[in-house]
Amino acid sequence: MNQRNATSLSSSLPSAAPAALDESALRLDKQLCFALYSSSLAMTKLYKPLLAKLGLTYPQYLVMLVLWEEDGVTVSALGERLFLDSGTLTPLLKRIEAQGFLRRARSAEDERQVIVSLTQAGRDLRTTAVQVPYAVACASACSLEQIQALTTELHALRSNLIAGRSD
Amino acid sequence: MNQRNATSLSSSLPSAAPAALDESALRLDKQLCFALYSSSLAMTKLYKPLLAKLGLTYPQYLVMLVLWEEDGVTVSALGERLFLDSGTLTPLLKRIEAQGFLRRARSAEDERQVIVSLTQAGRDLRTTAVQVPYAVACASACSLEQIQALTTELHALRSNLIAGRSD
DNA sequence: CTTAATTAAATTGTTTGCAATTTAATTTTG
DNA sequence: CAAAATTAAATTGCAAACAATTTAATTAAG
Repeated sequence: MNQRNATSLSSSLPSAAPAALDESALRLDKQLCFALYSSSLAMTKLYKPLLAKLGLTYPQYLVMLVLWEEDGVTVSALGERLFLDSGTLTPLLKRIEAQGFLRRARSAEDERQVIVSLTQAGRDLRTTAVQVPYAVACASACSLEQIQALTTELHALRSNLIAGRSD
Repeated sequence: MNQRNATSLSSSLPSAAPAALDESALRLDKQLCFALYSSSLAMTKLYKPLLAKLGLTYPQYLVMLVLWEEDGVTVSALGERLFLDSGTLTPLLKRIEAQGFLRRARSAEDERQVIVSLTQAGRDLRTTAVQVPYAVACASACSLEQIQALTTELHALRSNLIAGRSD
């Protein structure tokens, strides 16, 4: 019943205080960044055993998702789609290539570019992978509507965050 | 009370199998996982220059957030709070210690435990850090209400994802 | 045309995450 | 009490992310 401890006091302060001066602004559970970070890690852990059956890690799966949509893309195009750079993608692609799901080849028209293409094994893998999103949806205990709504919100946030950097 | 909390995110399961057979289920822009992953990375990039001024990386900042709330915690307690294990935390904490913001010391009562405590420099850093959340909120171009709502939704999702793993 | 600027990947080096194992301390059991 | 089980960190090894640099190819400028 004692209301005079620090926590109760700070959380019951008048909302007139500017956000920048709010003592509670640094509380972990208030941070959107941490909510994102910890949710993303939790999601990756949920995917891990499912993707292990396909022989893929989570970032490798993302690469395959792009290739199943659009085969024969450059490393840059892949990077624009996934918001990753060649420093991340080059070794990642080499590992997927070693797994046998894709091929990397210099473009004939422009030797600077590397074209990433699916192998037959890579195309075949899609059939198995189609079950993954369903399994994850079940495990996350969310309706498809909720998943879609949150996904849309996050796309908007991501746009704002990327715009906020260059401004 | 139910093991899975009664939030808006955990109410219903996907209705039936059709989702698994939907050809569009694998489209990158439909994936909640990728929305989370890419948003989280974008958020980290936004924080990076701000935290660099404090001499911290983003995960190091998260550790400091916990310590500013509760000083003198074990590595395990830190891990429960951040959803990270000792394999991640031990080297991370050593780097923050090298920066001079915290100390690591074996507990006298239980020599297995390591107690992590703030130094004076670590406590002082909080004053500067208080401005960070405000700067990020501005850059993300979201209202505080939107940020709070999304944070709450993500906490619920995270709970579901973690529960979904062990089930 | 040929030198300079630009572009695309790859490389290098640092910091995460995390599974699996190891080490050391504490508890539990027999 | 002593061996076994458990627990807490640390260690090891691998796979991302990413900044910064390098290499090689293409394009632009003089």
